[in-house]
Amino acid sequence: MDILERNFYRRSSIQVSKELLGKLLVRKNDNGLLIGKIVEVEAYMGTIDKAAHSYGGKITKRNKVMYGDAGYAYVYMIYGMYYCMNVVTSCINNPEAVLIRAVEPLYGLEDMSKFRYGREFNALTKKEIINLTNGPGKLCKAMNINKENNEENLCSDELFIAEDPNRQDFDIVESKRINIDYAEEAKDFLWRFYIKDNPYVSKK
DNA sequence: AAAATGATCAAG
DNA sequence: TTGATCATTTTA
Repeated sequence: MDILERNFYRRSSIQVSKELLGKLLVRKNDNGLLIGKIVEVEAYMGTIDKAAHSYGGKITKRNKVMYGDAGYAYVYMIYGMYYCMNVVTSCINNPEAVLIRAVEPLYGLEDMSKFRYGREFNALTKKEIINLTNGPGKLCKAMNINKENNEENLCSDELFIAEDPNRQDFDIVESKRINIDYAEEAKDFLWRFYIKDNPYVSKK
């Protein structure tokens, strides 16, 4: 597989987030690989972005990986129940990241079904299949991404992002980011990007 | 519309 | 030490 190298991530979060659309998120587990095509992302822009965990230069145990080099995973628990996965971008001491909000499941759907619902893929309804990975918490559950993956090197072979060998053309839609109403003026920035008409984009 | 659910963080 | 918050999902 053609794994993205670190220099890909060493650029502005906005630039990287748009280019991540259509790429493959790959998770290695005991049974083999789980693969999802990235269809929805959000950019979080360092210390000046009121929606970002790094706003104001705040550095904590949770978000410290954002201040390191690009190409590492930032995985955190939210609402006590779910994990969200980000990709750290930019450079050291510029804490930018891209939230992976949705993927289209391509490979390892049986395992994803077990992780997500604890049931066989064959038993899923159409709606349940769509709901496998169409949200940041959902895709982490389906791909077994959790706190163990925080600070993981994405330029390794355990958890990484690769080029899609069957890439198709698509249009990119820009919109406001989701669930950041606390972020004052930053809540209106068009830093959410998704593949137009893809069925796995999270609910509008 | 509102519950579920607990780690995280800033305040005291 | 404590209490409010939260880049969500599910259920009703």
